[in-house]
Amino acid sequence: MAKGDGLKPIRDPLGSGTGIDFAVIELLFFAYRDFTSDPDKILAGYGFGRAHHRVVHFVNRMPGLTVAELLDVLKITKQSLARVLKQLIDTGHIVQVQGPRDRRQRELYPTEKGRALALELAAPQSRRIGRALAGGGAADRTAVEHFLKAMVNPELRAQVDKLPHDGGGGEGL
Amino acid sequence: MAKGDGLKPIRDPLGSGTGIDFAVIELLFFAYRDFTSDPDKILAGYGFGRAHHRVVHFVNRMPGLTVAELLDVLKITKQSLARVLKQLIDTGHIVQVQGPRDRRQRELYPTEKGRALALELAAPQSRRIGRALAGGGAADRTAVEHFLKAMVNPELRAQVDKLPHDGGGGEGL
DNA sequence: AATTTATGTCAGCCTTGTTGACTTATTTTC
DNA sequence: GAAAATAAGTCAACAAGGCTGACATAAATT
Repeated sequence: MAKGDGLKPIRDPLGSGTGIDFAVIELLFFAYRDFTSDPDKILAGYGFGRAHHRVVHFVNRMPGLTVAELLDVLKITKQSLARVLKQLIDTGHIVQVQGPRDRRQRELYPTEKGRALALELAAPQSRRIGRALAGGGAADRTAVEHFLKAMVNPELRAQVDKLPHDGGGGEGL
Repeated sequence: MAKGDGLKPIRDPLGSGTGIDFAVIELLFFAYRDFTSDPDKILAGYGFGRAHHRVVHFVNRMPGLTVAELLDVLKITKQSLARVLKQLIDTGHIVQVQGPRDRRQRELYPTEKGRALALELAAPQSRRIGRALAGGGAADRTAVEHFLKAMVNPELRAQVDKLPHDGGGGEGL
């Protein structure tokens, strides 16, 4: 060792001339980190983690979805889901109902407590988004939504579209 | 238990009337998940994880930064950093140089191997971003950048600005 | 000379993901 | 109606990547 080893320190910053969009890569990293920090603080108070957040969120947005459907949305294994789901059921945030047509299935629904938690977690995230979009016009919001959707793998965009579209709302009139 | 318990399943989807921006909340979740899936696959081939990616990335973007500065960017503990940093040094991706003025400090630099890895990991992410921005004009790109930057905690925006600004590049002319 | 600072290291813990194997209840298929 | 497939639950073991606390070393500062 120690001949023409490629172990010499490179001193110029990576960037120029590569044609790579480092600006947006880094903005996504920092933006997402701070975006998730809001609910993380709240969750810690309940003894929950980010995994609980995702389950509570999607059960509230798609009430009655089955365990298999939830696994498909989250892209995790059922053993991984089982742990956090059990806690959320034990703490009364989520209830299971036997599927009406197929009794092997368990439909997942939020309780009032679970709905309240979902709202509490979403509120600061929505406020952050609201501030970030403030000042821009409708075209800016459209551009951001279009960009984020286009970042999702094409096969998975169907899932995004399956979620409720928030007809009535806050900003309308 | 089992009186007026709040354990009744709630059957209507959370959304309308709350004034909460669920659309963008969910788009950020899905977009970021797929955004990180590209490098994750490559990293697995090296026996590395997402933590290694972040270290390699920032050492390449800010060559010569000290361990303390890196900890500040990543917002993790030094024990947490130590593990992945040691591996990256042992595999010849990063080298440490004793600080010139303060010899307690260790300046971190990428090797040629480390630079190549950073590029390999950034390439698919940049391609994904390029596709997501394609079709839109310069105003759309500006809107997206402004949005993402505004999502970052104000105290931390200084760090974002410290990174190289990619003067010459791919898309210019 | 004493203290503070930058870094490294040891040990143990937690969360959240993984794989593999196996059980039970129910539905579907032949 | 028996056999096979499916939905869900569970046990065990493991890994990555965070965390805290404690302590060691070298170098700079006071």
